[in-house]
This record gives sequence, C-alpha cells and structure tokens, in this order.
Amino acid sequence: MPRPRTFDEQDVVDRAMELFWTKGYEGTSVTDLTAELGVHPGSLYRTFGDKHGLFLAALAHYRDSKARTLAPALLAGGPVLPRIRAVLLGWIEVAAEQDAPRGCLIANAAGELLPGDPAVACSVHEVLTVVEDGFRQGLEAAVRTGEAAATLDVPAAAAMLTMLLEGLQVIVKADPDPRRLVAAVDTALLGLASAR
Amino acid sequence: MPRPRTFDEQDVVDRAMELFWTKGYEGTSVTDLTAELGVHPGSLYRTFGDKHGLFLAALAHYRDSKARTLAPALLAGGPVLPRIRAVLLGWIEVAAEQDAPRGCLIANAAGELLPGDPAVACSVHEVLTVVEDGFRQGLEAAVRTGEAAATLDVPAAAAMLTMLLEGLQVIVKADPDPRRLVAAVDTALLGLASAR
DNA sequence: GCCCAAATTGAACGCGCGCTCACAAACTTG
DNA sequence: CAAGTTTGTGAGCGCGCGTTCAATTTGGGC
Repeated sequence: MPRPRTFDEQDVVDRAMELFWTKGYEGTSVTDLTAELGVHPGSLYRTFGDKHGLFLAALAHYRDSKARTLAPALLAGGPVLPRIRAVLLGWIEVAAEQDAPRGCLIANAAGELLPGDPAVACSVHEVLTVVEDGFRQGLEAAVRTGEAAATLDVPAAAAMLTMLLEGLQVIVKADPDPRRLVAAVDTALLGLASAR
Repeated sequence: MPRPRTFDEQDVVDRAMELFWTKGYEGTSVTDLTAELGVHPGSLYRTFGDKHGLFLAALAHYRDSKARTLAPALLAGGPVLPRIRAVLLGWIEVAAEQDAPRGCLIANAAGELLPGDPAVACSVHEVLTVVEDGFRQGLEAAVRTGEAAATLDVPAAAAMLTMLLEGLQVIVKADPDPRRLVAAVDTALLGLASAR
C-alpha cells in the first residue's frame, strides 16, 4: 500500500555508526549525517525519531556487528588464550596502522554522554555485558581444556579483560606508539595461564 | 598599574575542571561556565582565550591536582601493592557511592574529543604518562623490597595498570553494581606479587 | 589627585544546530 | 484507474551556541 523506502535502513544505521564512531555524538551534526548518508532530514526523523534515536540504533548495531563476534572468535577451535591475546593485540594493530585511531564506540559514548543519558547508559552496559560474556565463554572453555588454571575466577577474569580492552582503547587514542602496549597486554595475561 | 582581577584564576580553573568532568566538554556551555563560576564571558575570554583554552587549563590542572598525587600515595611507606589495590578500589568505591559516576576526566576527554583535537590529544597523553610513571615508581619500589618478583617487567606492568584504571573508569559509568569489579581488579593484580 | 592600563559589564552578534512541515511523488490495493 | 497511505523534498523554523565589543569602572604609579 505505502510508498517503499529508497534507502536500506540497516545500511544507513551501519554508516551512521561509522560516523558517530569517528567523530563522536556531538561532533556529528545532523547535516553531516544527511550529507554522508544521502538521506533527507525528514526521512531520517520519521525513521529514527531523532538524532538520539539514530545513535541508539547505531549502538545496538555495534553490539550485534562487533561485540557479538567476540565469543565465536574465541571458540573457533584450538587454544583460547592465544586468541584472547590476538583480539587485544588486534585492536593495538588497528590503532597503530591508522593515524587517527577512533578507539571503541562504547568507550567514546560513555566518555561523552555518561553520566546524564540513561538510555545510552543502558546500551553501553548492554554492549559491555556482551563483551564480558564473550570473554567468560572463552575462559570457561580454557578452564575445561586445562589451558587455564581450574582455580581461576572466571567471571572476575572476564571482567578484568573487559576493563583491559576498554582501557586499551582509551589510551590508544592518544598514544604515539600503541605497539608498546603489547607487553602490557602480555603482563595482564600472565595470571590466566595454568602453567604458574 | 592595571586594575586587579576580582576572581582567582586557579579557583576558576578548578571549578571549570569539575564542571567539564561532570558534564563533558560539549555538554558544558559557556553560559554554564559563566553562571557557575560567576565570571563574565568577557573576562573568561581575555584570560583563557576561548572555551577550548579553558578546557586545556582544566586538563593541566587535573594532571597536577590528581595524576601527580599517585606516586606520593604509592610511596608513602609500607607495602606498595596493597596501596595500588587501594587506589583502584578507591575509584570503584567513589563510583559506587555516587549515583551518577563521572569516571575519569581524561578518559572522558579522549572519548569525546579524540581523534580530531591535537592539543587535547597531547594533554591526554601527558596525563596518562604521569599516571603510568606513578605506577612505575611504585612497582620499582615493590621490586626493590622483594614485594614484587624481580623478573617483573615493570614498564609493561605500569602500562597495564594504567589501562586497567582507565578501563575501570569507563565501565563504572554504566555499571549498576561497580563493587563487583573488585574481584576483577584482584585478578589483574595476581600476576604482580612475588609469591607465585 | 590625576592618569592610564587593565578588568568588568551589558548587550548583542552571526552561525549552525536539531528539527518540522506542507507539498509533491510513488507504490499497493481494490 | 482511482483511492489511499507513506515516502522524498525544499525551505525554513526558533534556539542556544561560542564569541565580541564599546562603554564603564577600578586602582596603582608618578
């Protein structure tokens, strides 16, 4: 019955996420969005309510397209601990390769909008929970295979890895030499292995 | 010869820091600043150049009044490792007690303004270096007293603790139960003690 | 006591922000 | 083909932002 959309909503959310990720929430104006996405303000507001709504959609998309991939990546088979290391080092490498590292969208959102934005606080917590859960699944597998010590406090270690990852993303944004953090990551991982 | 200031510049910077810390950079309007600080826009602009200049002054003040206290706190005498733990747990406690934790001004600034603001990037890196150096001094002392293993990679461990601290400050802003992170901090500290 | 440099003040500047709306176009359904 | 509903579009809304400036006040140095 109605006239169909001329744009793909998912695609728009994905590119909006990229913009917010790079330029921040306030740093990305509605004019920026309409220009880069090729979507008229009117369409954007009928679809997402307002700029804030689009941002929440971007955060949800980040959760599904980024955070949710952690667990599968860790459980892809073989030793888990090296995979955890590879994930952390991967972010360092990303930061080292681009001259303007944008860190983590979640850490950026938290830094910019919290406290003071309950909806964003909820989304941020949601994504962090997904990440932490990914680490937890990986660590549980590592304990099962004897890769990690049976005495390891898995939930605590998962939370630690999440903290480490987010802290890494913060530091990397201002560090002229991100690769020096590899040794720091390794130090943090020392306590996880069973060979102590 | 000239007419003297009616406000104390240091005091204004201190209160501006508090405002930026709580509400963020974009979230704090010049109107907010003039209202809360009791300083006319004209005076503010002649003293600090512009809003951005005032923000940089606030970051420098954060470095001197917060970050620089880390080393003395760790080296105040007695075992260092419990002091490191106390510092990290202190931030958790602060977050747990107030219902709207504001995290760390540096992590907030990085999240909001990086990449894209070279001056802020420089200030952020500067503060993080001070923090990391504080941890390094503490760890060196710990190694000297045998509290930490002689084989500990001190610079790497210092960087790890900085990452942990910043990550902690990010997570705490969205976490309904910050105190659960105590166990995570303890897990991270496991690898530092010499009793392995 | 007068001078003058610097500080305070009131008022307002232009700009870009997030956002809205009336109107025309497009597609499905009967 | 006509009806009906939702879409894209052009133009512009009011607001608050960061910022500026002429006029006035202030107080130390000669």
